[in-house]
Amino acid sequence: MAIALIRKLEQFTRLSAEDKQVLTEITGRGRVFQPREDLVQEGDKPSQINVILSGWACRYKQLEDGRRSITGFMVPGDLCDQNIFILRQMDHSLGAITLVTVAEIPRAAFEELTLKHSRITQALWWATLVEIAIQREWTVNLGQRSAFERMAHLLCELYLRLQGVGLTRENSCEIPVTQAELADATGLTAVHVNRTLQDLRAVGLIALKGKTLTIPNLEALMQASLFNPNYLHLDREGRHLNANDINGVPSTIPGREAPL
Amino acid sequence: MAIALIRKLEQFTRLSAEDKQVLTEITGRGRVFQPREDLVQEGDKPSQINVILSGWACRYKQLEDGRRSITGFMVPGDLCDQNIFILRQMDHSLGAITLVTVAEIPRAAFEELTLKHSRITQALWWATLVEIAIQREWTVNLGQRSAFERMAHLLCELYLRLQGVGLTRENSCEIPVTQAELADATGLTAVHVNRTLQDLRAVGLIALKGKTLTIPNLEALMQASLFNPNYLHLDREGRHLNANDINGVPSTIPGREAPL
DNA sequence: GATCGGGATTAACCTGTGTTGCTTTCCGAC
DNA sequence: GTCGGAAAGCAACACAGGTTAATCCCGATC
Repeated sequence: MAIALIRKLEQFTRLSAEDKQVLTEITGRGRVFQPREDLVQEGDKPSQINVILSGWACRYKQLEDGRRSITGFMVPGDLCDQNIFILRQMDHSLGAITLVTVAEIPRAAFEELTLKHSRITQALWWATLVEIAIQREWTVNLGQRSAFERMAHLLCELYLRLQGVGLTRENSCEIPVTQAELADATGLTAVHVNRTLQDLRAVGLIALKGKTLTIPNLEALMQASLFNPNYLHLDREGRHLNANDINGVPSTIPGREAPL
Repeated sequence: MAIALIRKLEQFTRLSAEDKQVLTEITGRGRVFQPREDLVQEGDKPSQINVILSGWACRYKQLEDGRRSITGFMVPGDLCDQNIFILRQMDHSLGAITLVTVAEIPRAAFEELTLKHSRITQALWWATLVEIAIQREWTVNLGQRSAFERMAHLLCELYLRLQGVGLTRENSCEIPVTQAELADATGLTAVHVNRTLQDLRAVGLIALKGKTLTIPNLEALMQASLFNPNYLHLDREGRHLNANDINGVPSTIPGREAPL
């Protein structure tokens, strides 16, 4: 069950067999949430670290007048802020999008983990920094890109993140998200999300039937959205030594130069 | 010179005299940057932690076609991501807005600091979590709020952040930022920023002459922008015991309940 | 295989914000 | 004080994206 988490962290560094064992033990079997159920609600006192083992969730904030903003998607392997329990209360909610399995790691167990396993601690730091970088990129996305670029950019990001945890095959992946949810995440209306997806299909940048997204030419989609993958920080040291056997991620992701 | 940093961290926790001494020593005299000069550029290898001692800076990203997005403002006391040196290269730039004094803390010194001073480490974690929260709120701001609400919200945030480090007096503070920079930060055009500021003035929510912002009724400005201060996490434990002598921050910031 | 309901799609119309281009004000340098 | 450049302010017009509302589609349920 911890496979996605391990794959994710191994994008940053090689983990030892022991590290993997520890991660597997600490995530356990996981707790299940139904679609639309909240894992955590704004105002709650944070008491544990949540790790997505399977399914999709999102972070969201609701304004007083009902408007909702999805500030991020969480896919398998993602974990919510380490050390979040320093804060008195959550300033946003986490909601299940699909059926979701979540490992709930209690504060004490988490602190022991980081104390004893420096390699994992480093990797978790990397994950935290990448998450901040993603949040920044979303800010850019909403502030500067047109609807067309914005949707394309989001789809690029999701594809690469899923690829990182082994959830793509060929040029396809599953995006189990409604257009209304895409709207809340992109700051567009559901109607305009629909129009925009049609446009992306019309020019052949994506194929999307049901929840299956196919990207015939990732390079082209990246160009169309001014996508620069550097913010995902996938440039693991030593990656070139064994690019082909890691997570199925080819060593040729555009924009990633060969490590020094 | 470290006064802003100390004030900032003391919003979260009480620091000992020794803690303060250490912070003062580690930040030193600081290096000066001219307006528009970059402290760090996208692509650089991060090698140190930067702390703003005086003046304003911003994080920004530039798209290939020239569009620029300011993803955050940095005011005195703010520090860039701890542990950023885990990453191979910066995915964004830091630019000086005014004349800026910056403490550049080398990796080794920083690691020693966090190793030896757990109270400071906790406080730095708090600062990091708040920064993530601010970035999320900016996502909400750009995605959901109208130009009017957006500007109002940004001004609320900046006012409260400045208040936290003692840079407000009465109902006023300095916002040494051009309308073009506000545009890059809010995802609006400079022309529309101007219109929006006029609107805010017209309804009496703000007064703004030169770089001096006055907020006659903060409560009203917050309401107009659907501002919920919870994401700034100013609810320090024990704050009520001595609210009046800390940083000049009244204990009555709207939305902050009395500590348990 | 009829019904139901959530999501996707479409159309017609509207408005908030962008664009262009100009004028005015401010402020530091000389 | 005046000169020059940057920032602020302003007006007219254009369009990306919002709004409303109706219809279509399809899988789940009985």
